[in-house]
Amino acid sequence: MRQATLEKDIRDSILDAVGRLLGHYGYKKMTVDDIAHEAGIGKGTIYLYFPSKEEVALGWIDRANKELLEQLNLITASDLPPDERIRRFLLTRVMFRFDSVQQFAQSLDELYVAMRPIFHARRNRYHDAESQVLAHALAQGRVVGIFHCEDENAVARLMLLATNSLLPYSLSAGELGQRDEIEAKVLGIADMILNGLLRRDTSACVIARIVHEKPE
Amino acid sequence: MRQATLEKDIRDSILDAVGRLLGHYGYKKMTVDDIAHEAGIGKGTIYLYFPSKEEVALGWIDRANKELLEQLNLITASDLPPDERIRRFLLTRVMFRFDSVQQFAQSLDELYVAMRPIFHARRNRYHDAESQVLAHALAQGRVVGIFHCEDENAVARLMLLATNSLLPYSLSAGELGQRDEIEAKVLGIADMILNGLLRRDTSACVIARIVHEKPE
DNA sequence: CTGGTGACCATATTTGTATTCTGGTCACCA
DNA sequence: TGGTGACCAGAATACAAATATGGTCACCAG
Repeated sequence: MRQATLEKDIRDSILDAVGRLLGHYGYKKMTVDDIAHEAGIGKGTIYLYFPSKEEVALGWIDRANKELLEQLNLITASDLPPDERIRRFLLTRVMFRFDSVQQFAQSLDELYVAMRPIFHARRNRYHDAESQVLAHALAQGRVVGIFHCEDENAVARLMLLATNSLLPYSLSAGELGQRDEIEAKVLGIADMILNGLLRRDTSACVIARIVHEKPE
Repeated sequence: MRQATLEKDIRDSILDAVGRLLGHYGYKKMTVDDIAHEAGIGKGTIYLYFPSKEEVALGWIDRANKELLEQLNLITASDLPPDERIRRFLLTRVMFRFDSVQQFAQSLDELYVAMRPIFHARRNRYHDAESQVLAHALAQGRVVGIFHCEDENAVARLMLLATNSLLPYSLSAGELGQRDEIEAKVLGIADMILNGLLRRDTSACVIARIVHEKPE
C-alpha cells in the first residue's frame, strides 16, 4: 500500500506537471526533460511509468476523463428524479470538458492534431463508458415508470451523440461560444429529447395525419 | 441573360475544376494556375470572378451547401407527413455532406485547417439557413396538430445541434464510420427527439415521481 | 536489491541560405 | 471590354549544418 501510494504519487506528479506545461507551451514544445524537471524527478523516471511521451499526454487526458466519469456516476447515484439526473448528466458531461479546456484552447487543438488516430480511439472508449453510466440512469427511470424506452444502451448512445457537437474536440472553446450559451443548448437538447415533439394524444395525431393526407 | 448565363458558366467551370483538383491534390498543392488550366481559362480570369484563391475554395463549398439547401427545401415542400419530413430533412442534411466528402477525406481536413476562422463563420451561415427551413417544417407540423412546440426556431436550432456531431467537419469520413451506421444514428436521434423519452400519461408520471421521492 | 537517474545516441527538428514557386496584378489585345 | 499571361513581391521548398530531443540503459544511493 505504501509502495503503491508512492507510485501513484509520482504518476500523479508527472500528470500534474503535464497539465501545467501544456497550458504554457503546448504539446510539441513541451519536452520530456521539461516534464521531469517540473515534476522534480529524473527523465528516466518518466519511462518507468509511461512507455512514451505520447502516452504521458494521453494519461493526462485519461485522468481527466476518469474524474468526469466519477462525477457522472455520482449523479446517477443521486436522489434526484430520473429526468433531472439525465439533464444533470448531460450538462456535466459537456460543461466539465468545456471548463477543462478553458486554459488550453490552442494547445489542445495542437495536441489533438498531433495524435489524432490514437486519441480518436480513446475518445470512443470514454464515450462508451459514459454511455453505460447513462444507460443505467435510463434503466432506473424505466423501472419507476418515468421513461419509456426499450433499449437503454441504444438510447444512451444516441443521447450522447446528440450532445457531442458541443464538446470541445471539433470546435475550440472560442468557437463553441459563451459558457451560458453552451449550458442553455445542452439543457435545450436534453429537454427536447425528454419531452419529444410529437403530440401524444393519439386521436389528435391520427386526425391530424388524416387531415394532412386528405387531397384538396 | 445570355451574358449572365455565360458568366455563370465560367464561374461554374472554375468551381468544377476546383472540385476535381481538391480531390487529387488537396488545397495547398492546388495552385491558381492549376485551376485555370483545368478550367481552360487564363489565370487572370479567375480574379474576375473571385477575389482570392481562398474565396475560390469557399465558393466551391458554398455551391455544395446551396445544392443541399435546395434539397432540404424540396423535402419541406413535399407531400410527406410532417414527422417524416423531419426525419428526411435531418437524414439528407447529414448524408449529403457525408457523401460529398467521400473522395476528399484528407484534403477537406487540410482545407478546414487552412481556413478555419472564415470557414467557421460560413458554416454558421449554412446552419442558420438550414435551421430556418427546418423551422418552417416544424411550423407546418404544428399547424396540422402533429407537433407541440412553441418556438420552432429554437427547436430547429437544437435539432440541428443534436445531429451536428455526425457531420464530417470535426471527424473525417473514416472516423465517422460506415454510411449505414451514420444513417441509423441520424434516424435514431430523429426518432428519439420526435417521440421523447418521458412517458406522457400524466397520472403514471406523477405516481412514478411520488413513488421515487417517497423515503424508504 | 531495486527504483531513480542522467550520460549517451540515433533520429528529429531547427536554422540559415539559396533557389524556385505562386498568389495576385495589370498592360496589352482580340 | 473581358480575357490573358508576363511580371513581381513574398512565400515556400530544398539542402546542409547545427542543435535538440525521445528513448535507452549502465550506474548508484538508499
